[in-house]
Order: sequence, then structure tokens, then C-alpha cells
Amino acid sequence: MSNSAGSGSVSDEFPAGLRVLVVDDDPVCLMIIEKMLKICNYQATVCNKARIGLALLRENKNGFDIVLSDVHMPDMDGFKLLEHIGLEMDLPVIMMSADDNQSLAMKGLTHGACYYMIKPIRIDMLRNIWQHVYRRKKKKLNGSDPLTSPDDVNHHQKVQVPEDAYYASSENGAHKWKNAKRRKDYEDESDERESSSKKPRVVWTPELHRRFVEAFQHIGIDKAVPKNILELMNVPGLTRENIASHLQASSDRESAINLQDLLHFHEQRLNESQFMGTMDPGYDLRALSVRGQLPGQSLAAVLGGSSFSRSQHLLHGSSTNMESRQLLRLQQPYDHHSFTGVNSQVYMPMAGHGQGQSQGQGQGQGQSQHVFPNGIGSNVSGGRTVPSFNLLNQIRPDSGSQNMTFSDLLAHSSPKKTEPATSFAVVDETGTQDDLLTAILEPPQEGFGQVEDEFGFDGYDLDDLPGSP
DNA sequence: CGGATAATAT
DNA sequence: TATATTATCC
Repeated sequence: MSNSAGSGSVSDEFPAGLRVLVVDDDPVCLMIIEKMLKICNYQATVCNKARIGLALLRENKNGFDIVLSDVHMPDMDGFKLLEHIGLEMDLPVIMMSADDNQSLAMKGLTHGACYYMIKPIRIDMLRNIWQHVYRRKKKKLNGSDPLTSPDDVNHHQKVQVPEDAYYASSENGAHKWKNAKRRKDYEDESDERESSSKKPRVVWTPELHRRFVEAFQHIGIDKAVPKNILELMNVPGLTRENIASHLQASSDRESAINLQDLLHFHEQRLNESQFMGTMDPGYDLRALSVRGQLPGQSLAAVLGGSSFSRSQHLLHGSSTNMESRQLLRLQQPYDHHSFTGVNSQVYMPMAGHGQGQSQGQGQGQGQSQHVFPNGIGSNVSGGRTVPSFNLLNQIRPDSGSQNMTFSDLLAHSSPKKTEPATSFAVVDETGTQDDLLTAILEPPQEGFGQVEDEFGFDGYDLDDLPGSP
């Protein structure tokens, strides 16, 4: 294999030869998957012991592109394996399980799995796995931009959190942020000159953030207000406002993340039902809308809860699987270089509207009628409300642990934060935020968000696969 | 304090 | 330009 140098041409051989490591204690399953992978033209390596799988991975760090692992295994829990892989190498891991338990799936996803497949695995599901590899590779490229100028500009550094690193703490990084916003009490000096910047914006490096979290946890959710946090953090130059702003941003991010998790599920359902495909390949803007509430709160509440009441009637029978039905139309006739189902962004509009007043800036343009929850998108520029938020950065780590997280923060400190969203939408990576906005704002079409007969699917294989026609 | 929006940075 | 992050305002 080997690709030619990065010319623009799409190497039509990329997906082929993908090196997949499959770990599953069930020999039958293992064999089947292996077979299917081969049919897909992938290079499969199988093993029935998690430990062995891990050993294989360690042996040649670059020997595989992606890992497919079962969840339940005698010698080592699939999550454990996942953990090790996440810690030691940068490989996309897909979890598999016959158990469609939502929380289990959630656990897999939050622990770093890039996907969670419900067995039985169908070949259609395997065809697409290359996307995960591709996506990760792409992300890495974007992240490691060569902008790292060694200059000692005391500005700020580009602290891109490598997707797999989360908040790896670097002990001696304690002073890095200091120079980033050295400000002291001297207000007279500098301001304009001073070597570089004029306005030292605080840069929340992972280290700084860590300190923040530490303080937050130490204080306890009830008293964790900016003032207290500031005090405990004891960082020269940092102001209460800085904390407040960060606090706000953090909680917003948290809810955004939950949203993203939700998205994962949708993606799965999508992929899983895509075999019946054959829609016209005309559009690639997948917009998905959910009626009902989408409390920016906890994902658990959303998934397990009674949200989505609107589509309730669509669910006949098994109530185990939540919103799987309100999916929409998928396309992607093939497993080719289309990206449907992978990169996506989610936005949610607030229930109400019309707050766009702003302080009489000179914008001149009209205000958007829709308001987005702060952080998840609230930037009015050029008269438009532009949604935005960063899904990828600053997601705090330690899933498993029961440390206090910002979810707690969210739940406690802002019960009435913003109104629950009435819908949300998703677009794939070709969609811009604006597209999304459009999707959201679009008048609730008939059948939007509901199962559409016209498209030939009224059920999802997820449940009826096991044999219940 | 908490939340929204303006301002910057990338 | 569009989006992300932080500063300000109320």
C-alpha cells in the first residue's frame, strides 16, 4: 500500500488495507467479523484475549489503524482495554456488545471509544469504520499546526489539547500561565508598549484550568463562586471576572459535550440503518431535529428520560430505545469517501427569542430573533446570531472517577439557566454553523424529525435484527 | 452572582 | 471569513 505524497488526489485505496485489530472472546463472533473485514478489504488481525490484544498493540505501536473490541471479556474488561489504549496510544477504538444498554454504551463513549456497535455486527457497519481513522488523522493534522513559533513572545502559547491527552498535568507548568497574563497592580506602566500584547487576555491553559477545577472542588459546589475560587486559586493578576467568565464557559461547554454524546447515539442509529439507503446523493446536509425538550442538563436525563415526548407515538413496542426513531433521512448510498455520520456539530436554540437587544452597538443590522444559549452560541455579528462553541477542547478528563464535574456545577448552580431547547440539529462537516442555524430555524416541517414512510424505513434494525420481523 | 452580549483572537 | 474564547456590561 502506501500512499503517494499528499497530492490532492483522493487515494482510492485508502480504506483498503486498513489494519484492524479485533478483540473478542467469542470465537464465532471473531471469525465472522474477521471474514467481513476481509470482504471489506481490510486487513484484520483477531485475538480472543484482551491482554493479548493489548500486547499486540504495544508490540508494534504503529501496527494498527483501529481497534474493535468487545465489551465483555473474561480476562480483561473491554473498558479496561479501552483505557489502556487511550492512555498508551492514539488509536480509535470501537466497542462492540450485544448489550444495547444505553448506559453501557455511554460508558464506552465517555471513556474514549469513538463508536459503540451493537451486535450482531453487520458488514455494513464495518465498511464505515475507516471514517474514524480518517477523522482522527485529520484532527491530528489540524491540531499540530506549525504555528509554534519558538519566539519568546510572552504572549500566549497555543495550547492545543491533544485529543488523547485531555488534561495531562505537567507539574512544572505552573508558571507558564503567569507570563501569559502578568498584570499586577501596576496599571500605569505598559499597556501599549510592553513587549508584545496590549491586552493580556487570560489564557486558560490546561494547567490554569486544572487549578481552577481544584479550587472548585475543594470549595464544594455550593460555595464555588467566583470570589471564593479566585481566592483559593491565588493566581496573581487573575480577576474575579476572569473566573466568572471561565466558570460560565465551562458549564456551557459541559452542556455542549452532553449534546455531543447524544449525537453519537444518533450517528449510530444512522449508520446502523443506512443499509436500506439508496437515497439520492444530492444533499449532504443532514439536519436532524427533535421535538420535545432537550434540557441542556445531563445526557442521562435526556437519553433515559422522557424527553422527546413528541415522537412518543412513533415508538411502538420496545421502549428501551429512545429517540432512535426520530431520525430523519440518511443518505450515503455507499461507504465511500463521504463523511456522513462522522463529524458533526450540534447547536441548540433557546426556547424564547427576541433578546437581541445588545447595548446599542452600532451594528445597524437587524437583530436575529433567535437567541442561543451563551457559549453554545451567542455571537451577534453583522446582525446575525452566530452560534458557536468548541466541542473538542477542554473537555475535562477522568471519566470514570466520581470527581465533581461541571455537570454537577451545571445541575446545581444553574437550574434555570437557560430555557430548555426545543430542538437541535446536526449537520455534517460540510455544513457550516449557518447551515445549521438554518436547519434549526426552518419552520418545523411536517414529518421532520419523524420517521418517514416515504423513505421506506419505519423501523430500525437495532431492535429487530435479533429476529423479530 | 448569574447571565447575556461585546470584543478579540485564531 | 467563520468560529472560539475571554472581557464587559447589566
